[in-house]
Amino acid sequence: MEATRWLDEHQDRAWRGYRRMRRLLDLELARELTQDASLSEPDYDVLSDLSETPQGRLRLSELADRMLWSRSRLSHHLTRMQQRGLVTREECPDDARGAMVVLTPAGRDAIEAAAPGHVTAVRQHFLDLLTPAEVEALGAFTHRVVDHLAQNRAPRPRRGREG
Amino acid sequence: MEATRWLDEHQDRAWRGYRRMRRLLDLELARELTQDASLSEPDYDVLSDLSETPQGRLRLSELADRMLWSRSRLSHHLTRMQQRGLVTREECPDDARGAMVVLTPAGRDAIEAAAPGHVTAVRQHFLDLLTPAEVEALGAFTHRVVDHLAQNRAPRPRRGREG
DNA sequence: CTACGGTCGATGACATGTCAACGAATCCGC
DNA sequence: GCGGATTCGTTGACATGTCATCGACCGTAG
Repeated sequence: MEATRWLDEHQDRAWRGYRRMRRLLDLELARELTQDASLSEPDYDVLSDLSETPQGRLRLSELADRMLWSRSRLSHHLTRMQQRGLVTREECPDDARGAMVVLTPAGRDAIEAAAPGHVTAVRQHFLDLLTPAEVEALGAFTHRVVDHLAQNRAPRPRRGREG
Repeated sequence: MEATRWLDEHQDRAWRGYRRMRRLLDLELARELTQDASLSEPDYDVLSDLSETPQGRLRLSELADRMLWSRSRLSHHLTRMQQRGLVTREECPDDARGAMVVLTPAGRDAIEAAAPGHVTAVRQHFLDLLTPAEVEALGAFTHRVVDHLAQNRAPRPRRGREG
């Protein structure tokens, strides 16, 4: 039973700041998105990921993996977005089990209308408040942490790995 | 209609890294908390804030403000935690409208049992992966962003401000 | 081909968070 | 003290996310 190493003054300040910033930033970005574009953050993320693909379409499981969502969550959310006319489902030609999510024209309009304001808000409330060195540091350590966390997670070996 | 200033390469990398790190870190921390202590992150936060007060008790609205939660959310959540025996409600002596949230012995046991593992996880998956300079930078810019965002938010002037 | 284990996406039950509305109590100018 | 505006916490309806399970389909060994 090792003695717990608590956070020192600097770490504690960083950790509390991080959590508080997250919460406030989420609230503000969500508020502006809802008000200006009638989209939630999850809506925006779905549309954004779809719009970054050449065809505006993705396999459902592929989108779920990119977003780090469960398939169930994505399926439910798409049902709601479909009812609002932002996306549709199509059959998957390769795999009869599968489904494709497709951006509708209305969906593309929505993300194109929302994006400028959202990016501006991200700048205004976050990135533009950081020095270039801080932005660089943020990019560096977040990717380092992501790589570390990704290792612990569901490897997807089609074939056996070590051994 | 100004032309939108999109994110440059560095900002884009930082912003994507930030969002991905958040998601992965949340998943991992929540997973460990649930497994090791049968607590959700919101549970932990409530217990943590309460345990940091001298009496283990807080006015409900005070706790909601600290956590940046709506009163409604807190009230619902406390009802659930109360059913599990982690907290209780008491009448507020000063204000007959109000209520106090009080940590029960079981609640204190729960947070004290959960804290070492949680702090260790925060170190292991996050803070210990940062250099001291990065921790310092994180503390600096998060607090800067928080201050900025706090200005836009619900000022609580008992008396009129400008004008 | 057939059987079997795994993947895919959907679904229903349930947990959690949001929003608007409410009754009770307080504040405050009169 | 009176009375209207405001604050407090709760509540119910609804939106969203999680979890276990399902039928359909795929890949492959036999």
